[in-house]
Amino acid sequence: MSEQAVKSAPGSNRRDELLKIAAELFASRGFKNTTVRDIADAAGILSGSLYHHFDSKESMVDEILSTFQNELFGAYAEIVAGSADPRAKLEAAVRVSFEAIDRHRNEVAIFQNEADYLGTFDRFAYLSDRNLQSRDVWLTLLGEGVRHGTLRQDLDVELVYRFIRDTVWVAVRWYRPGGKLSHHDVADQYLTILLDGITA
Amino acid sequence: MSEQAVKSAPGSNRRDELLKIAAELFASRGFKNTTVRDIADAAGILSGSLYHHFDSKESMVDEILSTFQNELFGAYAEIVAGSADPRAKLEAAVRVSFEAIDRHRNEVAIFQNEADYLGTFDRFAYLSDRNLQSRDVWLTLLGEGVRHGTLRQDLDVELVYRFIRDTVWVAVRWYRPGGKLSHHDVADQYLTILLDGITA
DNA sequence: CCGCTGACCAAACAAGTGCTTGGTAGGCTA
DNA sequence: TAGCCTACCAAGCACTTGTTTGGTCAGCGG
Repeated sequence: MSEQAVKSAPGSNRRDELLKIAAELFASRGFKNTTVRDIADAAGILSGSLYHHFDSKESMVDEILSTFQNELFGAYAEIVAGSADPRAKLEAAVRVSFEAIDRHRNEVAIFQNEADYLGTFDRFAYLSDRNLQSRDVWLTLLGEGVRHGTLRQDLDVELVYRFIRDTVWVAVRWYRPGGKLSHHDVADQYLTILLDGITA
Repeated sequence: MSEQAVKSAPGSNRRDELLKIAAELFASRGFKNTTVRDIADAAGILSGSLYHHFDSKESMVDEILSTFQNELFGAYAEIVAGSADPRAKLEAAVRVSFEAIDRHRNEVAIFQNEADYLGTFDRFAYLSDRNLQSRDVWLTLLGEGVRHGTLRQDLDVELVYRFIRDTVWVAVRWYRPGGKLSHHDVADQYLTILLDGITA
């Protein structure tokens, strides 16, 4: 997040409510495609009133994304630092990701759809940083797996990283919490395919 | 595409040029996020002049997407109708998709990013139709594979379909024609992972 | 009851949006 | 040479955008 402040207290109830509403809209329509009037309408207030709580539309996404990212990367860091074997670590990282989709659908969706665009602004440079950091996490885990002999030696880890990253995160487009499949189910099925393939 | 007409001849050179420029911008910045002035600037003309060639900004995406979709689904239809064995058909479908990413990056990107939003308009209803049609293609191929004994019996084909679809198309975000890996290479590696997994 | 604060409204602003209008210039064809 | 067509310009219109400003009002601590 960036420097200057917030007008209401950070713990404020209404504020969080508004952020949640904004996140919902940003996720489903896109950031640029959501107007401050849309947000205000959904909240039952006038657009100008939003500026009592936030100093810009950008501040809203900023806060939404940075809060989520901090939580997620905390979880990754724990896994990497842990002492489990390479395969277990890889599984854990996948499970944590699907869990994030379950618990923070909107945030994940916004990040997926807008990171490229927002990343070009100074204010959102941390998004690109986080992307690189996430690449490090996956490459480390995959590298450990290959060196350890758990994973195939002929893998292009860079490519595998991209496949995993994409497949995992893009699931946010169809996964719905409370649906037929829990995020545990989805993670199980995905790991089965990823680790052993789909052939009989 | 929709009913009414085009002002220039369909084969017109300049027209195609402008569509190409528009596609590039729509793909990289998003449809809503690209202004007609952006397109005109990139083409070296004034924004109003675009309306000599097209009757709206929507018409431009419409033409870009529908042209691409028709080509792609022609290729799918050939594969499904073919007489190859299930595994070969599945491989062919994957390869055709990566080839599409190679040859029509912008179109694929636009479809990936805007289909949900555009699909809500009557004019773009065909996008949703195509989505269902593509689901049919993959489910058919996967079903044949399972029945034939080529693929594992315990697969949730609906889920596998989503994973394949997402992984394949989302590659448009990082794949660059002329890069280190050709679309053949990418397809090979992907099929290896998909069919046999990443474990040793 | 005073003053303060958080949450909001009403109205407007400049900048940007997609699109329209009337016109011009060059080239092709009859 | 006349008429037409393609490609464009110059200017502007109606509307939407994010944001600002000055003010209202209920509740609450002192």
